[in-house]
Amino acid sequence: MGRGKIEIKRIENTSNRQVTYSKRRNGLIKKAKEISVLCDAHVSVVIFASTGKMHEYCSPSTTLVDILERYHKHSGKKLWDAKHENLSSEIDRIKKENDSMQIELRHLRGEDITSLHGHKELMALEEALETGLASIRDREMELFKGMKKNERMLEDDNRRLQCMLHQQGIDMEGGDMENGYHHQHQHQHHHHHQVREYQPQMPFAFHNLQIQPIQPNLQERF
Amino acid sequence: MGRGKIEIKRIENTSNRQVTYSKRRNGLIKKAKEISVLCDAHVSVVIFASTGKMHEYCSPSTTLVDILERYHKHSGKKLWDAKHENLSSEIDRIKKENDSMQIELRHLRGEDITSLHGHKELMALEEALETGLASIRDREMELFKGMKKNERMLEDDNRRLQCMLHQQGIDMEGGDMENGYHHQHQHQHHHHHQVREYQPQMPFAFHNLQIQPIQPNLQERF
DNA sequence: AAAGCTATTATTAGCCT
DNA sequence: GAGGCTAATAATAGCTT
Repeated sequence: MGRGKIEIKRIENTSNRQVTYSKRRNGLIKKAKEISVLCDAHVSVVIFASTGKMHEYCSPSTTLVDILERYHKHSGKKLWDAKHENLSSEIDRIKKENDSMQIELRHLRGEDITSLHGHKELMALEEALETGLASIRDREMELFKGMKKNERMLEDDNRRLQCMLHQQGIDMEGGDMENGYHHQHQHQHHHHHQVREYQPQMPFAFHNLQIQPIQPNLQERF
Repeated sequence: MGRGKIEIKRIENTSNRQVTYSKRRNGLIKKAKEISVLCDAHVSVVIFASTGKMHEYCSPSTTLVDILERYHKHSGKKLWDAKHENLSSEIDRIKKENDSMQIELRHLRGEDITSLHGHKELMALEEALETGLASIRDREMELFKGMKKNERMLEDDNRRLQCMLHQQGIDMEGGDMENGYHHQHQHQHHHHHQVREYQPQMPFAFHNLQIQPIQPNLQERF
């Protein structure tokens, strides 16, 4: 496609070779651009001249790194060293772990369970949930007991202190004790000199315990 | 350079695009071969079609890895470290996700909850578990109903068939009906000619429902 | 969908500046 | 050597099979 036909073999004349290199390199990169635009292709072209000079083209909307990554996945050829392989495989491993945890979480939340048909699976889930629930309630109870205990200790202290004050004939008029921990329940801004009547309140969602329905004998339902 | 001139922009017609892709890809690779032969150049071309299929060309007497190494030396761009960093940060991200799921799972299982002091946290957990439990039990019930229904249909069929046999004065002595689905419960290897008395059994861990303790008014416990 | 045809456009070899 | 010109070859768009 020039003034004369040429054979495809090394051009021996150096300057001719360089000129041809330059022209054809531009042509090649132009073609690469065109195919990437026309056909939505991702193209990477890297050329080294015999002089050592480098030129590259990479289609827009991607990078050489991306292309190489895809190349790696596609061909299985190792373009990078063992470190990268390790990292990649660790990512895969963790992603799998992630997925299975996701599924387990969803099951524990009662989501995506219409696909479960195995009795054993459902029973195991049920048991796991009950165990968890029992632990949570134990913990709530524990905290509640702790609070009760603390409250009683404060009550006692309060009573003792009031007693001591009375014995010394000193009155607390104007004194302000609103900053104590034990005041945070049912604080109603009425100053009073008597020992408070503590009415402990349920701190947690224990109400659920009472309305938990008891299922009747299932056999009678069918 | 065809029957008509075309604009260099995405070809919307899918099959045209694919045909053009295939033709131009061959053209591009041919050009790459030619320049590598004519000018002693080292060329690498990697193309991904929009369909994801990959093609590559690498001039003989070199490899993609060589080219990338030379690319690295030449451009100073660290294809490699950048890739490394990307992988590392992705691993970090996924690991974090992993950890939080792990914690959530352990909490749902009632593990590691002695560190939980917030009432709201515990209440939310309790509620999540109850919701999950309710879903699981719904699902179990659904499956159980399905089984019961199936069982009753088989019972009816069985009864009808026995009836028909009796009307025709044919007896089933020696006949073996042990392969039916509805025989899998309480099969005790006694051949009998009467319609069986079905005693459906609970397939799941529904027993838990009955022994679910009802917590008395908590206030009375302290 | 893939292969072949060909009119038409695109690329470029050799030359010139 | 870099850039432009143009005759000549090469690539390919639209078509048929």
